[in-house]
Amino acid sequence: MARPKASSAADSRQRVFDAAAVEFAARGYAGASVDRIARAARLNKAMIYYHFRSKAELYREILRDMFSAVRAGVTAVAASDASPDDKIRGYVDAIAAAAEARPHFPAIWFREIAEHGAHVDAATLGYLRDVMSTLGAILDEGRHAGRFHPVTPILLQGAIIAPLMFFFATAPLRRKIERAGVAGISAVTRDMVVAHIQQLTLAQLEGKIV
Amino acid sequence: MARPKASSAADSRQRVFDAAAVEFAARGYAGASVDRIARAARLNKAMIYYHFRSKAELYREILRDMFSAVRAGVTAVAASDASPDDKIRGYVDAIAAAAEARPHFPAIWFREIAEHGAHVDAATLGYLRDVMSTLGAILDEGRHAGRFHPVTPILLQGAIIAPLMFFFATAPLRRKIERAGVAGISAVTRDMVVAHIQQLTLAQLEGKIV
DNA sequence: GTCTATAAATAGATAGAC
DNA sequence: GTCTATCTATTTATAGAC
Repeated sequence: MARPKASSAADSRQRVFDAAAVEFAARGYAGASVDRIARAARLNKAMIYYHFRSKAELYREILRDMFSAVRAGVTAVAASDASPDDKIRGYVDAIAAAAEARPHFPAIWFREIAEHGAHVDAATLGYLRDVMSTLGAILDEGRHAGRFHPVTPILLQGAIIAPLMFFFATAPLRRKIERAGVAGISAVTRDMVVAHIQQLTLAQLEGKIV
Repeated sequence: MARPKASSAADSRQRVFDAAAVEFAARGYAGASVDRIARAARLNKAMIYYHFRSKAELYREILRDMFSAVRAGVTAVAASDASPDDKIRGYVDAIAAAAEARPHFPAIWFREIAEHGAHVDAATLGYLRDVMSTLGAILDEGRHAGRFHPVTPILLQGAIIAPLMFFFATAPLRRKIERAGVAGISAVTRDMVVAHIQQLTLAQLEGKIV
């Protein structure tokens, strides 16, 4: 199972991609340096322009990768034969899984929101649309099955995605705040947050609130 | 009530502050340009270094302003003689009010989270600590009054702050996604979101969930 | 595919005149 | 308080050798 020589090019491209994700997450699009990305990828700057057209295109590819992964996760959940309740649980879990598989995800997403989606191209926009309409489809299915009460989808979506991304993105800052004297703020686990969001979401859909 | 001449200096300092908030929100700390801030403030670059020690100190002052405002809002609510329920409602509303008074707030906050609070100094850290311990105090008061069930404070805090900041920060991106075919995503109002978060929070504290 | 060298613009910060 | 001019480092991107 010797690795073929041809994979070395693919490896260098992947090294650029990975190093760029770290750099964009840490410094933002405008603050990221192509020089630093090259150094981290153990390559020279010219190789970045060989593999990608520009800094912007490299960044857009990272965005597409992030949201195509989320889309793939949630559409798989929606297409399964699980109950509407379990699809809601799976929807939350799939978003968490996509974020966890990419440590740069929450930071880049937060920054991209801050600049109004300036680098969100048509493909990424399509993934975002699909993620949201997938939740809508699950809600419709649950309603028609007589299990879900009517809700405002966008409020529900916000109550899922926001605390989830917030949890992952704030992990380093929470450690800093904890050292400043707020006890227990870092003790929250991924499973606690996911379970909490799942319960809150289902409680709304079961009409336990309002 | 003629304005004294001395206020012109204060004005130029404020112009720098305001222009910097816009620039940092739009491009992030590393991406922000002192040149552009000066141009937007209708001043030259040297004036920025006259009023502030450095780009970093200018940025840190903006962070302090943001979180001292949040701290002031929530401590006023906690110190009032309202019921625990109303203090929870007021806590949510105070955070929303501080964010609304500063259009740059959500974007800068999201970016600062993304870089792990690298520019959060001791003063800002103190404000953050106070905001969180204020929620803890309201929860304690409600429990001792026999009105609130025990909850995990940090999960509750996340379920308040995250959707709130997310709502404000994503407004421009949501308009972009709406144009891509997701209807109604921009129709959500500030009052709907605040009311929703207030209800969700109180439902948890009243033990309606879990 | 990978490199060095370099172009052309812009960065943060300061000196010194007024 | 406000300005122009400038220093030094760094920026994105490309040309061209191998």
